[in-house]
Amino acid sequence: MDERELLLLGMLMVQSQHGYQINEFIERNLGHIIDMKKPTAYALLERLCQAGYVKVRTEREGKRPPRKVYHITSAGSIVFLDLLRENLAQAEHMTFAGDVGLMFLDHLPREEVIALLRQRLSAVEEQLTAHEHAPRHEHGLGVDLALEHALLLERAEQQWLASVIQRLEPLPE
Amino acid sequence: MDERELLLLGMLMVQSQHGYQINEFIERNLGHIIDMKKPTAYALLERLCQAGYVKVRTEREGKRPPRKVYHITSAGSIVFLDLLRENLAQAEHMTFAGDVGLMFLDHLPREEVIALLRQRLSAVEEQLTAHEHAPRHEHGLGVDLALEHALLLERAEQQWLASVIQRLEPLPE
DNA sequence: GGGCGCATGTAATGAGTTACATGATTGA
DNA sequence: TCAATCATGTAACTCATTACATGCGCCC
Repeated sequence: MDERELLLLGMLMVQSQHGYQINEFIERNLGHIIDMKKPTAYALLERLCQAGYVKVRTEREGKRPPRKVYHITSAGSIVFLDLLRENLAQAEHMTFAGDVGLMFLDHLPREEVIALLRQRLSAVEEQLTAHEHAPRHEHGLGVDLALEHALLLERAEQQWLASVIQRLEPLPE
Repeated sequence: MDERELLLLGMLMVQSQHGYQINEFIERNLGHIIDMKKPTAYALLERLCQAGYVKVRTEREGKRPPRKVYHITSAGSIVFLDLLRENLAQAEHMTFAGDVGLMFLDHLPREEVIALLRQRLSAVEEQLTAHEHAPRHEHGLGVDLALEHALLLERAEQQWLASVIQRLEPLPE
């Protein structure tokens, strides 16, 4: 549920950082793990601050714009551990938007459905090769595990889609 | 993206229905495909109505409360087909909240992490057996395909989790 | 008489995104 | 001098959920 808070607190557990830094890291390295926009992160940091889970200190270095450096508090690290335990123990029940369309495939000609699903398959395979070529061992075990996770599920997705397409195709005589 | 609209329009393509009926069907049979609450469906039907994609007719049968029966319009069926094509062709890029925790597993003792992940594994296996025992061939090919989809991905999830746990365990001497 | 089923919603809340705003410095 | 990088946000909006509200009829 609260994976965004967990992520922010976790990053601050590793080291105190300012918002821009956090956003940079997420955007650059965590794109396939979580999709959180900058204003969301800034707002969340603000909220964590008001809740007393982090403290801010404003710093300016040279002539750069001033930064708000966030530090996790002891209350925050307790919350972090709770969220972490919850996150590790929980399995999310996945539902897929893409399954809805399958319910209505009778409303399009069979060949068109097949063509469209082949498009979907290509998209999955693109994701797959992108993740296969992603660099490893750069940002810790967790990031690598997540990458592996994505790969495995994408392969399952690929297989399933291929088998669906196959069954929709008319059998050769 | 718009799988809720697609679902509602699709159900109205099959036959005109009133809101309660639609909600019943979704709740009873589509729980693993989509998670849409009743007020959402009512509100969406209202919106589709104002957009001109469906028309309402109020009916009362016997002494029951009056029903608003929704019929899809020709504009609506065009939109339906567009949404359907889009839905079939598109692959969603999946991100998993559960991966965030893995980034921080160094912050808990290794045995605790393993215990928590075993909990997660149990939860996945419960979902799996629930879906294995779900009835088939009751609501059309699409629903069965979605069930199969869930099964395949849950098995992949199970394998991945098991392998993660295994790697975290200390090797036997 | 009490609870469930039928049938409709509203209102409040929350989470997150998009688009926009600002302003300084650095590098080509 | 023009664009990109650094660094912060705000405001408006959408989407969906939760909790609540209403009222009749049917069955036990």
